[in-house]
Amino acid sequence: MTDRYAPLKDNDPASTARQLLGWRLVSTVDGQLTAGTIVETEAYGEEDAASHSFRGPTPRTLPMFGPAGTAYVYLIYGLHHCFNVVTGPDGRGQAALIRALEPTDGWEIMRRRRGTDSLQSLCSGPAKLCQALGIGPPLNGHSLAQPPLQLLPSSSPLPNQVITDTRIGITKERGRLWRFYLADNSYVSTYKK
DNA sequence: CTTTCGATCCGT
DNA sequence: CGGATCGAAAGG
Repeated sequence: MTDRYAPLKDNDPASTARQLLGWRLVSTVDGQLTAGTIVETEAYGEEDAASHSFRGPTPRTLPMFGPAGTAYVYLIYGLHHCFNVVTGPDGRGQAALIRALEPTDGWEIMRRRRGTDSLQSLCSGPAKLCQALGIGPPLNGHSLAQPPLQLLPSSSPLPNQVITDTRIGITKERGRLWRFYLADNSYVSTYKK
């Protein structure tokens, strides 16, 4: 059988993060179906001082060094979680932070989990989408080819539909343009600089 | 061991 | 613009 995650095995973090735009993320956590289309990503790599994997594998970052299609979930600022899709060759510390989804299924569940009525704010941020899809520490290291959290491939977005920009919330490596999002999409985490 | 500081969100 | 809230990593 062919490897559905072959496109994610490229050793260039930026190209894999860009590829993920348009792919679908489907959660059946707690028996509740919630899903969305990836509309915003950021690339993180081994030779990248802004990346958790920069100083080599640690207990926390071990999943980043696993095979492409693995989930890397971590706690940020003591109260939120962020979700990454591990990319690149096995053994390489590479991943794509999923920053925003366009909600497609289970929006009532998402609204309840998020505690908001605004469709716009359900998944328009890395910690928001984790809360909306029920993604937490138990899914760290999980294979995204299996329930309860599955990553479904899609064709590449048209090049002129992808906006390239600087990554959000980091202080190091500001020179890298490793943030990617779909143009004309109202569910991206439109951040102020 | 102690201190520092974040790949964030929300209300002000 | 600041507070919440915790653990990984850096420093001594």
